[in-house]
Amino acid sequence: MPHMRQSLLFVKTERNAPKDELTANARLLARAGFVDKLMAGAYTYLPLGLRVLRNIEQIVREEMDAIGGQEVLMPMLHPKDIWETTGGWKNIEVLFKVPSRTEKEYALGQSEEEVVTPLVMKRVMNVSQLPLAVYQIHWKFRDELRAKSGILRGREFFMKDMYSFHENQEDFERFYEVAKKAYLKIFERVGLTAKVTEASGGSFSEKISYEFMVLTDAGEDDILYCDACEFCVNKDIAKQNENDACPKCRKGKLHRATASEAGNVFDLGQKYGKDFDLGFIGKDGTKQYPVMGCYGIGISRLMGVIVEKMHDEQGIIWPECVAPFRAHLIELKGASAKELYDELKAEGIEVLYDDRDTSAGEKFADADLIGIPWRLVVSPKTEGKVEIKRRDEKEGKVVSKEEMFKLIASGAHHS
RNA sequence: CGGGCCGUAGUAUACCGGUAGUACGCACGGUUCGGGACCGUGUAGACCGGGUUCGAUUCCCGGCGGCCCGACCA
Repeated sequence: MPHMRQSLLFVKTERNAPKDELTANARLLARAGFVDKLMAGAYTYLPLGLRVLRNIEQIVREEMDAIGGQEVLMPMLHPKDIWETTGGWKNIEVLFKVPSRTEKEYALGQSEEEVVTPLVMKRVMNVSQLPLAVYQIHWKFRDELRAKSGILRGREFFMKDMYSFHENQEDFERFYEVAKKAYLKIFERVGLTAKVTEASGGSFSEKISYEFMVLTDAGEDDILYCDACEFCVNKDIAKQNENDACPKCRKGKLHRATASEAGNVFDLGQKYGKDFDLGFIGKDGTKQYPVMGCYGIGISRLMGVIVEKMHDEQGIIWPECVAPFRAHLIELKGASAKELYDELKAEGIEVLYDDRDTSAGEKFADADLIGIPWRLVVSPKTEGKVEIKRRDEKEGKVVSKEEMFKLIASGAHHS
């Protein structure tokens, strides 16, 4: 579906935001018809929303492939015993446990170390097969006591999780840096600035992990960051306070901010190989356990964070690379945009064609709400030309079709 | 899980211990036609259970659900 007639689009916009919802992502995504809430923390992604989700997913996929990740798709439904092997069945409170009509119990995946470790290490016989990084893009389940803030914290959410396997700590450290760079590139591509933040490694690890924090009041983490260097630390583990001197560069001052954790990377050490007693034959001929890393990015959360960061009073302002369509073609009474629609389709431009029989004001208001980057208007006034306007600009201009195609194409490359 | 606020057409809201009103939406007709146009007609509603009462959507209790704060978030 690279193009769509708006009169046929499933789910129309709403003039009113849902009552109670305070966060921009919850209000705007629902009003504009990108998502529908089934219950707190579980959403349907409607045609427009799914297109955005898929776009983000594809950017993440490209960057994971670029650093050698191999995509797989693992089950969401897990047997109990693998979670008992690692202690998670007892220790991880957010783990959803599902009773069967048989005596058995199952878990819903909240992370996939328990699946991926046996999956990979059953097949890795010796050191020559390492390093190896596999990832998936799939749903995760967490039994949150309080799902909140629209799609920012769900009980079910869409996530990319990658796991890397290494012969030793040094090789892991090397890849860890490669992965961090890839992460920064992903956030940059979707138009966000993420701060690499030192944080707790979780209940199974003494080591610190790194969280990729995007500053937004809708987030739920407090961080301290230096105004002179890259230093950034989660308030949970910070030894410093607001306004203290930076412990790293000693020049800057620490500032406090609220942020949303859009991604994280963990040093898992040898825990999982040891728990499952799955190793490989090392260079010295003895059995060794792999050093593992885990790398997550919440794709659905990222979509919410983008809305939090990029909207105005009128609606969402999607970055070009994740927008549901590149162009929003609006036809006003007395003119037909059908011909231009066909030309846009022929050029392979993803376009939403507002062919509805409704007022200009309503079409403009909906275009602002939905937030597609380029707005094209065809009316009796444009007389064979097209009015073109970017979502983030106030005034458009009337140009020839040729010029219009050039403008749209130029936008396509700068992401 | 503790605390607060709240559950009324599809959405957002109003009033009320005794006929549930409005706006938008939706359907039909007419007039409009570059920033959510207008007129008319129509459509559609009290979360669930119990209690008080002649009578409960309204008051009380319990449940369920939603939002927010906190705790939690390998």
